[in-house]
Formats: sequence, structure tokens, C-alpha cells
Amino acid sequence: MNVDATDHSERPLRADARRNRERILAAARTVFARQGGDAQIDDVARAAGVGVGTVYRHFPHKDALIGELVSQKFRGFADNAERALEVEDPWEAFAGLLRTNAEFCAGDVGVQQALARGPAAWQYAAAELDRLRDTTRRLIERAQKAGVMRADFAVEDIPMLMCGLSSTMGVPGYDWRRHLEIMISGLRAAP
Amino acid sequence: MNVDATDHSERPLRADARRNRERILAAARTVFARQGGDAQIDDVARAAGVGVGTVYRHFPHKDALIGELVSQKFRGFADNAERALEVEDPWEAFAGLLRTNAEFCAGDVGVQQALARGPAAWQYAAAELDRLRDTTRRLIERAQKAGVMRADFAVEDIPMLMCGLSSTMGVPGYDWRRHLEIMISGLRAAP
DNA sequence: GACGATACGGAACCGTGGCTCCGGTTGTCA
DNA sequence: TGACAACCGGAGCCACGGTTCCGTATCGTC
Repeated sequence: MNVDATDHSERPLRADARRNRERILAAARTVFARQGGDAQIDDVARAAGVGVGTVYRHFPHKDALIGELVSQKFRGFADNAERALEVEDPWEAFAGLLRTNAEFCAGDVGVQQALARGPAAWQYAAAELDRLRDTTRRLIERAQKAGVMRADFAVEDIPMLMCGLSSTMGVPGYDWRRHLEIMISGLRAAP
Repeated sequence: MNVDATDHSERPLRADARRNRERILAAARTVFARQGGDAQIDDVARAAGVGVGTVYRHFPHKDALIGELVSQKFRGFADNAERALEVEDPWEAFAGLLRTNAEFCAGDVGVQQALARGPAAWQYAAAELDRLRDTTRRLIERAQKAGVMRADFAVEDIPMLMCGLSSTMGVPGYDWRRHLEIMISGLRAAP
């Protein structure tokens, strides 16, 4: 399966094509954020002021479109993680990252839901995911070495944790931040 | 919408009908457990050795079938909660219930996923849900009064917590029990 | 054992939504 | 400015899956 919809090997996109591509992505963000992962391509196209055909010209199928959004999102996560490495306090660096990324998630629950639905979209973000994982691992090791985090916690737990969290973000009127704080408290080293 | 598919007001089901109803439910449990919420009615029918028409005779639509499964599941949750009230130690009573019900969930992730998907199925379990909520509230108050649970935790957090947890149960090879223990630690009263 | 009520089976219907196709338009380069 | 390649739009195609319909089989009662 072609994982990269952008196809950098070709000559640069024509001006109108690039413009439309951006419009489509922006529209997709909005539409998925509002309607969740089962929003229709037609809706995205309409919101972008573009025909369905144009959407499919840029993204061979729905997953590719969602994949691109997911990828962008993970790029953000990974960037945040790298910034967190510069925070002095090992615990604050880690907990802060969780909070920041959670907040970053909450912006568009739609993408999160879409992501939770099918694993197909994940592969598009593989590279960013690796970067995020590596950085986070370092944050965790640092905190554990400092003795402020429970020793049995591992990077693999993060996706689960965020997955759980994000599934609660969709519930209207629920304060997911409390849920997050509960989990964060659970991560502190037992005395 | 008709919430009760069993329709107790009518005369008892004919012997073959009752038999088929049970078969369908059993098959549905298996099929949904294996394939998740988007398993098809046709699959359920085939697994039950029955025609689709028969499934629809007993359950007016897919949601009603899922609803019945969900309802049964919640009856189990609520029963467990009532048993937990008899445990002496307030903390163990509560934490134990979480563990028990989580384990009970893990049995058929399919139903959990189906449940997480659409809110339509929830209404079928409304009565059991109320019973579960009331009992759990008492467990929480007891633990908080004893000073062993953080004071800002509320019954409303439980569904979120379980929702998050169940969304990780579907991931093959992941130890969701660790996730649960992390959350449980997060609930203990801060010293 | 006969008869009416009840239940069964599964082919077919139909709405939905992803995706394609092609005639028309627009950007780019000489 | 002309010509061609790249791109656009959206009607329509098609597969999928929930639901219906009705001729046939089975149950329970007299």
C-alpha cells in the first residue's frame, strides 16, 4: 500500500493543486473534529469548496486523508516531547508532556476517534510515532532513575493511557482532565 | 423506541422460539467477542444455525440485539457491586470491584467495543446501569469517609475509567491489568 | 390427527458511502 | 498568446450490510 500520499519524488504541485490540498486538509480537520471518524468524504469536499474527485486526486482513499491528519498530529506530539527534554525537573518534564499532549489532543477529538477506530491510519504516522516513542522513553528513564516514577511503568503504557483518555474526551460535559490527573498520580513512585 | 425486546406482556414463547432466542444470544456473544461491534447480523444468524429473519423476529434491529447483551453484562456488573458491599475493608471492597468487573469485561471485549461505539445500545441497560451506579456510589462514599480514597473522585469517573480501560483490552499482547493498577493507585487518598 | 397460530428461512430490497470516470477548466512554459 | 499537461467537478457506479417479506415448516391444543 502506498503510505505516502504526498509523493515528494515528483515535481512540485501546481499552484492551484497546492492550494486545494491545503484547503482539503483544513476542511478535513474541521469536519472530523465535529463529526468524528465516520464523517463522509463528501462533507469534507463540500467544506473545502471542492469536488470529491479533487479530494481523491490528493488522497487515494479515505484512510490516506485521515492518515495525513494523524501524521501531522503526531509530529506535534513528538515536537512537544523533544521540548519536554529541556525541562529540568524529571517529573515535571514527563507529567507536563502528558498534560500538553492531552490538551493538544482535546483540540480535535475527531481525529482521535478516527485514530482509535481503525489501525489502518496509524501506519501513516509510523515515523513520527517512532520519534515520539524514543523521546518519551528517555523522559521515562530519567524520571525512574530519579526515583520519582513507579519502576514498572513503560513506554508501551503511554498509547494505552492516551487511548483511554481520548475515548473519554468525546463525552460531552465530562472533565477528562480529572481522569488525566488520576492517572498521573498513579504514575508517581510509591513511597 | 421500544427498549424491551423481550416483551413480557405476551404469552410465553413457543418452545422452538425460546430455544432459538437463546441460541441467537449465545452466538451473538461469540461473534461480537471475536469480530467486535461491526460483526454482521448474517454472521450471528449463521453461527446460531438460524436464518436472518429469525434474528429479526426476536430483535427488531441490531441495536436491540447488542442492547440485550449489554444489559446482561451490566446485570453482572451490578450484581458484583452488590456483593462488594459486603466486603469489610472499604478500600478493598472498591478496588476489588474494579478488578472483578474489569476481569468480567475482558471476557468479551467485543461487547465492550460495541458499547463504546454507539450510545444507542446503552439505553437498553439503563435500569441495570442505575443499580450499578447507586451501589458504586455507596462504595465510594464509604471509602472516602474512611479517608482511603481521594476526595475528588466521583461515580461519574467510573464509566470513563472503564471506558478507557476497555479500549486497551482490545490491543493484543498488551497487559491491561497494569493499566488498571496504575489507575487504582491514582485513586488512593494522597497522604 | 387435524387445524390455527406461531415461528422459520433466506432471497431480495434499499439506503449509504467510498470511489471512479471523463468532459471541461486552468496554470505554466515557450 | 498558444498549446499542452495537470487539475477540477460531480454525476453515477458498485459493494456492503441492515431490514423486510412471504411461502413453508413446526408447535400446541382440541
